[in-house]
Amino acid sequence: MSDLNRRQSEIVNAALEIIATSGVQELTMKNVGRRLDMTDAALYRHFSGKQDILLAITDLFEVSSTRLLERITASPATGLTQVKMFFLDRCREFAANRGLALVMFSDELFRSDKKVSNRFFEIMSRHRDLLLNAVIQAQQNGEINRTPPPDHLFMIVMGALRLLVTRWRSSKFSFDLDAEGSRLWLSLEDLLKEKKNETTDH
Amino acid sequence: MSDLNRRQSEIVNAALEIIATSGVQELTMKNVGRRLDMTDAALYRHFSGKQDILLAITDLFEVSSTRLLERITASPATGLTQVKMFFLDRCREFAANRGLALVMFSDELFRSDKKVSNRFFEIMSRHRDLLLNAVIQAQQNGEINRTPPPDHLFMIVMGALRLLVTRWRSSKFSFDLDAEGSRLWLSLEDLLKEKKNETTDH
DNA sequence: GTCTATATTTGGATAGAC
DNA sequence: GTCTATCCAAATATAGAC
Repeated sequence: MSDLNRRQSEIVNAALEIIATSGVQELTMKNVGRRLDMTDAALYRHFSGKQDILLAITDLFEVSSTRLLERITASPATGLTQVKMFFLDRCREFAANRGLALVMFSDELFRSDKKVSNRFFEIMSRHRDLLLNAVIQAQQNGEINRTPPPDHLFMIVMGALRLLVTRWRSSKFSFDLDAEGSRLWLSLEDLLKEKKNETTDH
Repeated sequence: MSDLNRRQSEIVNAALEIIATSGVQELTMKNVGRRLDMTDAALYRHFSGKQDILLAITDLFEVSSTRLLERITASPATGLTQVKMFFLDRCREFAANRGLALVMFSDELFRSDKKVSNRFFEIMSRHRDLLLNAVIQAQQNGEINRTPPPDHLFMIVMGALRLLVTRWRSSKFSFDLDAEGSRLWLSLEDLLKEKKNETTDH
């Protein structure tokens, strides 16, 4: 399922484009076919059905995710730098592949199919594990504020990333996600940093 | 459309429960009817159609939102306290009405219908305006960190709230959203606070 | 107000010609 | 590999009996 030929890739890309621009509701076999100037029936020569296309998308997402997570764990980076790598890399990846971005943040998409949704949540929980560990490490290093629980910091970082991506989509991809992501990260870093010699004069 | 009789309220509540627990995909006339032990056909005596039910939901959301925003602007609170009021109040409201929570954070739900989605975005932008102003005020007051752009702070606060709500749903509402929201707010407040006398010893 | 029956549309999928 | 034609299921919606 993981090795796609040329035509299969075209179909998957068409499906991703539809998800990105029109939403999951518009992902139908007829619409995918129309985007490639072919009939829906012809699609079944390349995929056994719609679920099969969704599984191929999940594969793409998994490959991209695994590659990133391995690059992070293999790098000498630790703690906050790992979180930063994750954040900026996702922005870069999403900017290059719009469909993938919306897939990662689509609650509805994979609810329909148990097989697909199980794999999807498995990938997401790998993300979560890595980031939570990185955050804990960063707190122990004293790189960032030690007060908040690690899962709160996780929610804050990922939540901001998600909202940025959502806004990017609803603006019809009108700004540079990579550049805006870098700016947002600077703000996050500024907030996360450990406060030194704090005074409470009011 | 805004004044619902008893039966209409039951129908809207059934619809909200379906959205909350099973997702938008499961919101069908048949499912709404089944939940109330009636046929789908009977629903048309109370609403002209599915879109009409969605509009009623939008109304509920609008009423709840307007009430909150007015309470905030009428209160003596300013800046950070306004943001806090918003954050905690939304958690309380969502805990009391699960369906509404998922409505507020459903990207897909209202994409289907132009009329509904326009009203929805209008409400959301009122939220955004109020919060952005409150954040700007808080920065001018020196209550919170002046460095990040206000819209970054907005994304961080709302993104965290959203992720909390999302997690609440996928846990099948297994924790106390109100209590967890209060804890999350403490973390946010801690991060947002202006850093005093900062040293850069490494 | 609710039911049964039905019309209509849409989306997923198959059969068979080319 | 792609097309046309067709089937099937599900969902919105209407008509008319009770």
